Amino acid sequence: MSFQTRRPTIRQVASAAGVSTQTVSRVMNKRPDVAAETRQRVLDVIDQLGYQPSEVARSLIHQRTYMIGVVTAGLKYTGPSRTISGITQAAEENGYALMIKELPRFDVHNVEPILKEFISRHVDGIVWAVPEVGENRDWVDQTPSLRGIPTVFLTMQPQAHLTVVSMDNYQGARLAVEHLIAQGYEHIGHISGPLDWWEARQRMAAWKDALQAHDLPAQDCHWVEGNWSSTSGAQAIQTLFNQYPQMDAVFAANDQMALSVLQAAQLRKIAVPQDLGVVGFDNIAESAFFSPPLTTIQSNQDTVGQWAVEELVKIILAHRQEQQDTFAPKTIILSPTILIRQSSQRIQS
Amino acid sequence: MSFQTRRPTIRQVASAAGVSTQTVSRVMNKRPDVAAETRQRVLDVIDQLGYQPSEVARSLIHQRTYMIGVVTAGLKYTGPSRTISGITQAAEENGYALMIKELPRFDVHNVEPILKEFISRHVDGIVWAVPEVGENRDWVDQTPSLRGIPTVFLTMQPQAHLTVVSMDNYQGARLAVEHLIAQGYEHIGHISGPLDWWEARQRMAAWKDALQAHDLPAQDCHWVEGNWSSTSGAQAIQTLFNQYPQMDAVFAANDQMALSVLQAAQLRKIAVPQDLGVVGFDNIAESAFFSPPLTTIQSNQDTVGQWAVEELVKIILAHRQEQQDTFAPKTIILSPTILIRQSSQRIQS
DNA sequence: TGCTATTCTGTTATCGATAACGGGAACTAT
DNA sequence: ATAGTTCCCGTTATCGATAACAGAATAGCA
Repeated sequence: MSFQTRRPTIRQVASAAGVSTQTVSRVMNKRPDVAAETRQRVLDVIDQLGYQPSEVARSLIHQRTYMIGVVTAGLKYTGPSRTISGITQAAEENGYALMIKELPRFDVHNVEPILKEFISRHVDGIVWAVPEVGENRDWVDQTPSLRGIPTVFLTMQPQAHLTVVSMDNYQGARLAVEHLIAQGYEHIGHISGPLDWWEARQRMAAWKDALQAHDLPAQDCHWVEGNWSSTSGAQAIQTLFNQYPQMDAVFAANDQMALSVLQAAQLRKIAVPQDLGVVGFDNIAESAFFSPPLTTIQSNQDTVGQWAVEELVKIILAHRQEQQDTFAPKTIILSPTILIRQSSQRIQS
Repeated sequence: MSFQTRRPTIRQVASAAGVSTQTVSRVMNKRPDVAAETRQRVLDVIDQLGYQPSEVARSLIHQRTYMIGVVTAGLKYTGPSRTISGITQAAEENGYALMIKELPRFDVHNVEPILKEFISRHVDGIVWAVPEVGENRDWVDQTPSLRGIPTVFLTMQPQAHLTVVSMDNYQGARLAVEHLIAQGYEHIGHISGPLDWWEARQRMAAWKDALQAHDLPAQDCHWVEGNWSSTSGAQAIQTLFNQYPQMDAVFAANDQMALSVLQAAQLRKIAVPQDLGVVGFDNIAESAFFSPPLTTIQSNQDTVGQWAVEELVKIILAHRQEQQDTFAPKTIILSPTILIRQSSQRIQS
């Protein structure tokens, strides 16, 4: 393995088989206009030399790379990595390779370098898998750099002129709170995610709306803003206990923060679910093993990634056939489901 | 944005600026042999047209892509995604793009298609980030397909002729068990990972060795095999409680399984850490918020990814300069550290 | 037999960029 | 005044593959 010959090219195959490069090309592309005997001879040489056509050269002449550019952030968190997992699956199934860029933070404004790289690498399409945080979507309307490369955005406020795929955060949160209400809880506090996140705002809005729809209190002292981490959840629940003493349930905007609620309850000897109902969001793998097991919202991040790629591939194909019209931007919203576990089940059903 | 002109090529820039393509190329590559005036004229046109050289074409002529192929598996788990995160960072810093493939399972034998894709895409190097499981490394010695592409393997039994980067699983597990012993626990059970995993075997071996070094019991009925999941951990701890009644501590091979131990202890009203010490492995983000907070081993998976890329880049450079000799295969082992939290602290220090 | 179809294969140009070389103009040296 | 430099820029070939065209060989038919 230490001594390597350069990989064989179509030319070497051609001369070894005593044919032109064009004939080898025809064989590789399984075209019918090659005599059976010639084809076999070429195939033998290909096999013997281990010839592998260069996708780089093909990309150049075909003006397409079968490569999708993916932008993500926070891969060390469960959500983004599950999304990427869905993306890799769908890309594989559709015959596309992936080029992945991870932003150092969620809230990055200057995306020019990344777009330029994608453009110069000639990706066929882009999946923008960074959730909407703060102003990190402003570039979309200011940057013409995309040069018409098909793009799908994940997890953001739908916009008519963009293709967006997202999970229904509002609906999920609504399910969570309605469930608590159905269980007879009447003083339901909320630990939100950071409110510069679109998802956090959606979940929070659903909490407020659900309570108001049932004439239950939803005032400013009934919720606290966290930052998704268990640490922030621990602080938040302290604050909530203090400023909302009647509270008998908590809807936390993710499972990590819900975990802190469970821990705090245990320290204060508050019985869950009898004296405090708890619901989380995301269904991280561990949440079924919390004490007690956590009721949560299953958000299927991987499915979001899959749909994004499926849709992107359709757009790419339509784009190649100049059928942009038939593929107008579209918003795809996936519905989450609720997983009812012990932490919220006060009523035996 | 709906109407797009094809991206400008060097030829268009050249004719717009009234020079040859070669001159444009010289400007792009900041070569000195261009008159200041000409250079400026070309730069203006480049700016105006938004010209962006095609990396595809460059790759073809330079015979290098500045692209690293990464193979991973189980991205939805914390470990692999943290590794990828480290890889993306280091690749970015070194000016390399990443092409990522995710295997559908950990134990995949037939890697030919993936290698072929990498070869045809002409990646400059490969990071094999799939942990060693079962026979999933056998192909290495049987497949000549790599054609001398620089490759770094992560998380596997070191082999003299391969470059391997790994965390020291044995050392980490040893730290865990020695810590329990220092805390005065004397009947330390073990929930291992699946033993077709190299990492699981390493951690288990360290458990056994540590106990034996201190003349403590380490028999077959003192450990149970899990499969990393909390579910398997729950079953395992049941079995252990039954077959090892004197057990006063558990070393679980990862945090997810340790979580189940905490849960089981709570259900049985066994006090942690007084009556049962618990140590996990991996330091997942949630483990600091378990009840009680979990002592665990910090394994720095992202650092493993970073080192892999750093090393790979060096190999690639040496390879280009025909200096293979100076860059013999090397094994890099990173040391984990122990994070002592409440679940194992019987002695107040 | 001669002429058109059909089948198969080779030649040339091309994708977008760059290396290698060539050559003109201005300038210096002998 | 002629040769040698230096500076600047253009021409040609090339990377590896394929599309478009062309042409040779065989077959088919009157």
